Amino acid sequence: MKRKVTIRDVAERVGVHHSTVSRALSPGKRDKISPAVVKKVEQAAEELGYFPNIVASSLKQNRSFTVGVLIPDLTNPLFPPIIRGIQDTVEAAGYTVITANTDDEQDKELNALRIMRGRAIEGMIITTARREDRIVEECIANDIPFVLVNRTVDQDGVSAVVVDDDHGVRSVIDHLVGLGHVRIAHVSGPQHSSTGFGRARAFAQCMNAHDLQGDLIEAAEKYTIEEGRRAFTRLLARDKKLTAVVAANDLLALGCMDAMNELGLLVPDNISITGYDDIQFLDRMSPALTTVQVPKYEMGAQATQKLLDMIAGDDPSASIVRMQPRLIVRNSTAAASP
Amino acid sequence: MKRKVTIRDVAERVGVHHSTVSRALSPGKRDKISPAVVKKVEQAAEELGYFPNIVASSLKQNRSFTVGVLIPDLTNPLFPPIIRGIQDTVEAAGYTVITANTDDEQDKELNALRIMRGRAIEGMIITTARREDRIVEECIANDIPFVLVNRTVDQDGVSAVVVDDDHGVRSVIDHLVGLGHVRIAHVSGPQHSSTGFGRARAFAQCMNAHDLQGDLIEAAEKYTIEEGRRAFTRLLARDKKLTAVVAANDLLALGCMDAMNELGLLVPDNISITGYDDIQFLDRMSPALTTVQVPKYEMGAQATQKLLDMIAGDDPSASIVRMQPRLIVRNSTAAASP
DNA sequence: CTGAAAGCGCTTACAG
DNA sequence: CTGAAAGCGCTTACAG
Repeated sequence: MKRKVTIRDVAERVGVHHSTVSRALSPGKRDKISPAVVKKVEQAAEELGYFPNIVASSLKQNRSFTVGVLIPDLTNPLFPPIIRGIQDTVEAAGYTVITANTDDEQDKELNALRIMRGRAIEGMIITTARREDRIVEECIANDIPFVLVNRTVDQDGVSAVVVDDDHGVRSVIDHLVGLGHVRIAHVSGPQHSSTGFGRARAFAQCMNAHDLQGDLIEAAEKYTIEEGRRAFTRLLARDKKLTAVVAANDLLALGCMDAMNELGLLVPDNISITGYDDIQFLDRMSPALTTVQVPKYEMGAQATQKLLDMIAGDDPSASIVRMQPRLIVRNSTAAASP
Repeated sequence: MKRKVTIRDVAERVGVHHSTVSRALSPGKRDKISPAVVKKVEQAAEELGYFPNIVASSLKQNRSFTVGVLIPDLTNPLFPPIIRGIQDTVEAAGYTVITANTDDEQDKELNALRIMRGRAIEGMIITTARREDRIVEECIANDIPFVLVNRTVDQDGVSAVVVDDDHGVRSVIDHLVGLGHVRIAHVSGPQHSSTGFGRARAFAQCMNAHDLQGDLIEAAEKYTIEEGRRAFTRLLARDKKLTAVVAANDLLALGCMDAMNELGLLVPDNISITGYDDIQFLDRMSPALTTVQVPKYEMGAQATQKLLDMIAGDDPSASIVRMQPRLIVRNSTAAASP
């Protein structure tokens, strides 16, 4: 690569000291420099194609302007919109992000954290939390600011942006009950995740509130289509007369539909299925999946803003934000077959 | 955060000069230091919880172990698998990646490149190339190693991993011709992109090879569903009797299907539609889209390996790799209606 | 094999 | 308002 243009080159061209150039180019210090000089410096910088070496700046300021992001897997369609929300917010603040795919494996998470710490990340956005989470502990132990997204931990005193699952699950069950369903089952997510656990609990409570039996629940081991298929099969083995299944996320719901397909059952004619998250293109599927829309981009954006505030020291208090989800009725749900 | 442990702290503890610590901890320089000292240094480093400040190291070495990635938009389902291929490969080599979403806007691309250069990226993976591309020029002008993915530029002497579109388009047309289609149209991608241009050219050539008319082409302005819808409408205005449309990517194909829906036309009964790329979940859509599968993950992985080789100086020669795509027949294509 | 010094490109307290 | 100096935490030619 060619030799980079530095602040000294600009200084030489204008005929000032390089510290003056630094100040003239720094939005916060610019007002200490005469407008005429600022002007000349900006022009010279432009002409020479100068841009700052953030590495040097980071070293001096002991800040990296970098945040780390942990996700399970980019190719899980839940995450791209979240990441986009994170990236857009972070960039607007002059930061960049490093993301790692951990496949929900703890050693990959630990390894990623190590690498990120070596890069002096100023904070972490974590979408991979279990209810008891090693990474969260490490961050706390090392005073690394972090915000949890989507999934949270059981312990309190942490900051997180999650979905109001009581509300989300209730909207689904109310919808199904309104359609005359009584034997409603639940394919829950992994119980070590707050979403798996919380949605299952909300399911049971809400069914009880309707005076319906709320214990027809099978937990999937992972949030995958295949695990959804499996859990559905177990459910059907327990109750052949169920008429609706509430899945804890869309991938699990897709797995339920696959299982039904294999058995020659029709959605929603024989059994209604609902999802959760509203991943892309669900509206184009056959049948289009009724689901609970969660504000993915906004969750990423809001968590990031919170993290940036924490880093800036503006908002050191921990807080849990619960985003409101919204039921989207499509055609995987219909009146209960008599 | 706590004050960081530096190389000087380790040096003090062991009673050696900090440069000795630096060497003892560097895999490449370790053999110049007596094993006893290396041992003591490692132990002290461990005890103090030392880990290197990569920022300082980057500044000094003018290397960052970071590569930059330019994509249009993470939420476009074509990209997550490509990125995953890039990240997995890069991480295996001890590098990290910074990605930027540029929304196919040149100023965002330029800005992202500036930021990345400020972070001293050692190379770039570019998925956003136009046939004449400013970013590519900048990289060349500044001796930044780069590899193009999916889209390439007209000029040669660059490295790229792309799809063999002649093969891909031919497989689609052969399939349609085999089904008895004669009036086949093409919704091409933007002509400033190599995929838009190349697939349109392949379409025309291949139609001619079949002695069919190959000029029923409308170019979409962007690779979006909405632009696909628009282009389809223009096509239908030109020829009401067309029986099949080859779209230059899946999103455009989805747009074609939307347009047909609005007009009360059926896929594939009235018109067959094909896509390109094979993004996720196409097989679950209604109708399931016949498309050309491209090896997304592998393209990302292979391009990254090439880039790493270039950075290491192992493989300075430019090369174009053409990946073989594969036709996936689903049910958006059927025999031509008579 | 090890030390002392210089320097990567910035930022910022200290003078003036 | 501007300059001169020091230093962020490393790495590495140069000595010895």
